[in-house]
Amino acid sequence: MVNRQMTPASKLGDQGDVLSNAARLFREKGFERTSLKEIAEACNMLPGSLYYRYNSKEALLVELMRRGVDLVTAEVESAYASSDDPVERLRLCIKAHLRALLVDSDAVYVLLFEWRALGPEAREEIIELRDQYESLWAEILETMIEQGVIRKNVDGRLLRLIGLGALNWVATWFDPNGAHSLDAIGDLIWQIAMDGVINKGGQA
Amino acid sequence: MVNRQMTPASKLGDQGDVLSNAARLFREKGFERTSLKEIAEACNMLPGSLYYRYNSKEALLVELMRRGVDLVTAEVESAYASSDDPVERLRLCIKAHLRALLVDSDAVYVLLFEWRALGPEAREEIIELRDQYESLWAEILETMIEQGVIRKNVDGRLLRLIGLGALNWVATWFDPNGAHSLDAIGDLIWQIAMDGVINKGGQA
DNA sequence: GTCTATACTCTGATAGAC
DNA sequence: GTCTATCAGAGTATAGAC
Repeated sequence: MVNRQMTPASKLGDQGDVLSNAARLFREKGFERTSLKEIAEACNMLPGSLYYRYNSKEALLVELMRRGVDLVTAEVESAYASSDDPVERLRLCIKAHLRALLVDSDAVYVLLFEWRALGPEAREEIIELRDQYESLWAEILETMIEQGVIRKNVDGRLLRLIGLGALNWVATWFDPNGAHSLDAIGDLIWQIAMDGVINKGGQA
Repeated sequence: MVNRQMTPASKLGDQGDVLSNAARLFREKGFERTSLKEIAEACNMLPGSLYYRYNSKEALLVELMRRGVDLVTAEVESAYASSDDPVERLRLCIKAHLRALLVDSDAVYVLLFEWRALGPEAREEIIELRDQYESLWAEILETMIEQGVIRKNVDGRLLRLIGLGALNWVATWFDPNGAHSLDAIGDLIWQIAMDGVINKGGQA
C-alpha cells in the first residue's frame, strides 16, 4: 500500500525492487507467514531466483531492515535540521517519524515489529542500528532538558521510550481514510507531551 | 518468566496448564516460530496429546487470547472501582494495564502482539473482545472530558489510542531488573498525559 | 539473471492402541 | 487422557541448464 512510485518496467519483469515487495508482504502478513514463493510471485519471478540476490530469507529481511533504519534516520535528521527552536523541532521530528513509518516505506514497520524473526547474530546488528537511530532522539530530548525547556526532573530515556511507543503503535491503528491526518495525530502527540491534557483553570 | 505460581504437580506431568506454557513460548519466540512439539515438551507431553484439548494450533491461540482479554479486563475494572476521583482512577488503571501486560500473564502480550497470526474468523472474534476492553478506557476518558477534567477540545478516541500505544509498547523494552519499577513507569506516563513535560515558569 | 527440478526438513494434524 | 506411528503438505534451499 506504500511506495507506489512505479518504475517504467512495472508491467512485467518487476524485478526492480524485491525488497519493496517483500516489505509489503512482511508488513501485511508477517515474516514467517510469507513464503519465498509469494515474494517471488510479487516480483514476477520464481522462488529459486531470489537466491541470486540474497543468500537466505533472513538475509533479505536484514537488508530490508537496514533500509528501514536508513530511511527513518534520514527523514528525522532532515526534520531536525529544519528548525532551530527545540520545541518546534520536536514537533517536526515526531511527524517525520510517523511519515517514515506509515507513508514512506513498509520497511520501517517491518524493522519495528518483526525483529523477533531475526537470529541472534542478525538481531545484534539490527538492534545496534536501531539504537543508533534512537540516540538521535536521545539528543533531541536531552538538549531540551539541558536548556530547561523540559522539566529537569524528567528522565530523558524513559520519556524517549514512552514517546516512541506512542508513535510506533500508531502503525497498528492508523487509517489513511480516517478522520484524522497523520500530521494531525503527530501534532496531538506533541501537544500531549508538551502540555498534557488536563484542564487547568478555565473551560478550554 | 511470568506466572510462576507452581501447582503441586509441577515436577512431572505438568499438564496442569498448557495455556501458560504456550503463552510463554509464544511471547518469547512468536506464534509461528513455536512448534507444537515445543509446547508439548514444556508440558511433559507429546505433540499428538495436545489435540485432545485443542482442535488446532490456532484454537489454542484463540483460547489464550480470550484468557488475556479476561485478565486485563478484570485487572483494570478492579482498579477502576477502587477510586472515585477521575484523575486518581486513571492513574490506577494505567498501572493495572501495565501489570496485566507485564507481570500477571504472558497472555496479554500475545493478545496484543500476535493477532496477525489469526485467520479471518478468529481475528474477528478477538478484535471484538479487544474492542470491548478498550471501551472501558473510552468510558474512563470520556467521563473525564465531560466533567471538564480533560480539556474538551481533546479527541477522546485519539487520546485513548495514543495512550494505550505508550502503555503497550512498554512490553518491548521493560526490564524488571532495571532502574525503574513498572509502577514508576506508569506514574510517569500518567504524569505526562496529565501535565506534559514542558517547563512552565520556574526551574522545576 | 532467471528457470527447472528437486532434496531435505519440519510442521500441523490424524487414527487407533493403551 | 496420553502415547505411538505416521501422513500429507509446505517451506527453505541447492545444483545446474539456459
